[in-house]
Amino acid sequence: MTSAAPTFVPPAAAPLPGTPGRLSADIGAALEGRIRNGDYAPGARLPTEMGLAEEFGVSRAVVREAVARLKADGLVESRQGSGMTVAQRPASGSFKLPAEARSAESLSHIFELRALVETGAAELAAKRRSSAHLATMYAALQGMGEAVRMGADGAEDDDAFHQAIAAATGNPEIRRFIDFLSGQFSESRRPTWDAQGHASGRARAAQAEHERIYAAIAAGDSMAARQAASRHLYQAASRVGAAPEPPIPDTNEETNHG
Amino acid sequence: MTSAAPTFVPPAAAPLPGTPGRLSADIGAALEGRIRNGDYAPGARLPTEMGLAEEFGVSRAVVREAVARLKADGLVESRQGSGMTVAQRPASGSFKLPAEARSAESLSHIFELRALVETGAAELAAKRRSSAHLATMYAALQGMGEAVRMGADGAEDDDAFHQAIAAATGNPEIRRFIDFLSGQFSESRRPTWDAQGHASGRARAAQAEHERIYAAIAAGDSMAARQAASRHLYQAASRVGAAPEPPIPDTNEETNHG
DNA sequence: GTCATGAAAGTTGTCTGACAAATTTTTTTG
DNA sequence: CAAAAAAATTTGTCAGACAACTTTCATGAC
Repeated sequence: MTSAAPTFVPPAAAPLPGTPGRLSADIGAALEGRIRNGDYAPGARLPTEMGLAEEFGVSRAVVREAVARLKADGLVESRQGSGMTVAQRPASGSFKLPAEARSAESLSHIFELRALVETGAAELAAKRRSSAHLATMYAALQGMGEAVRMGADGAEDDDAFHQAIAAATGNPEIRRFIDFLSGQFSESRRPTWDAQGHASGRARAAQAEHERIYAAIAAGDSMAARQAASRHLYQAASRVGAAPEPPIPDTNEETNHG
Repeated sequence: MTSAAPTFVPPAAAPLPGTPGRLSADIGAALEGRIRNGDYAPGARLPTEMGLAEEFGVSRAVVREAVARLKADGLVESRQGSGMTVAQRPASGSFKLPAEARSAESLSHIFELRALVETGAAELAAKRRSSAHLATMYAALQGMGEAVRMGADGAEDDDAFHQAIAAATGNPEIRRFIDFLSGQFSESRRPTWDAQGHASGRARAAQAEHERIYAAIAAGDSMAARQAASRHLYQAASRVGAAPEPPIPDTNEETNHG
């Protein structure tokens, strides 16, 4: 193997054309592709670092850096002395949303997932809310009301309100996931609002929806809380231009519950 | 600074006692702690790689490897020539569930999140299911029925059934998230079932619940699908010993919707 | 022939030094 | 004072080496 007689240099792996922006990133993507494609089966041994370095035509440091990302993502494990192996359950460690190429369709999908979780959270919050949670929600509600009167958007209190609902579920995983999802929108929502000028009738409408959610949770009416949250979130989606197909899921419709 | 006259070697950072298992992992954890603690504010510049290497008493390669993980996690960004900066929005890139120390309480929280998403998915699936999705669900249903008759658990078809529902939402993000969540249980659920001996009455009960979900989705009755899915998931939670507080959310209760 | 023992090879983890590429800062020049 | 050029920084990559650990294989004892 070490007989690196450069006779003809087999084009095993092209030098990765395109943007040579980040060498280790490219190689990491290539390896991830092989793993997800099944080229490297779960539990199987990967080639050695030196082997990969030779194959890709880079130094061992680059390979190590690329593999470091895969290890962080839980796709690859390594033990000193032994080798590197593909994790038994690849891509199970963390959930990621498409960071780039956020098409309007993709955005609406993410928003729908958020609506799904937050409506359920509102239902749970109505069942389990404590007085402390209610106080936090009420404070955020008043903050938003004041912001509307002063012409601001009150985005900060809006976040606080939704986070208080999430916390009122008593389920830290639900709370963390809602935090995670709402964080995905903080770049796209604010500019839209600001571009619309200062808080207009939209903000007042949103405020009315917030008050309806709060009233339902305070009253312990879980179904009303779900309905109010659903209406609010789908309207928020349309405000940001990411409305899914059904504007409002008609929870009230007179279907036969047979 | 470069006057490294080793007069007394300030104990700026202890040599990281305890398990010296993975040097880069320890340093990565230390840096992550500083970022999450606010020592390094979002948007601020980190010390240079050489500076960190000197501070921790390791080589630059180790620092680079530690930082590589932070970059993969989206906590740190770096540009060649400039420096490394703390990401504006740390810890927003991926959602993780507690991998270790899965207490029964934590497990029930995760299960509740899953129930929340899957009930919503069932509702959406009832509204949007295509004939192809229904066929996939039906095949999985029949596979599970056969498994029950043969005394197996049919866990594979069970996964397929739930994944078909997730796919029928037409929302790839919802499908991916359900896949992610169900993957978190594949280690804990199977042993429990197997430990109970071969498929017993529990399997038959689960099968009846599956059939009810399928019927509701096929009929396009979104509320019935939600209810059936909710019942199934909370029963599944109790089967695995992770039942949240309310056994079944009484969607039917005669609350005052006024 | 089988099993324990130990040497040897292979592999990841870390160190050191160096250069390339890109950015930032400083200096020079008009 | 402004613009251009040079110098200093800093990350990205390369190369070689050694340490720590694991696996494999050869050796020898029974």
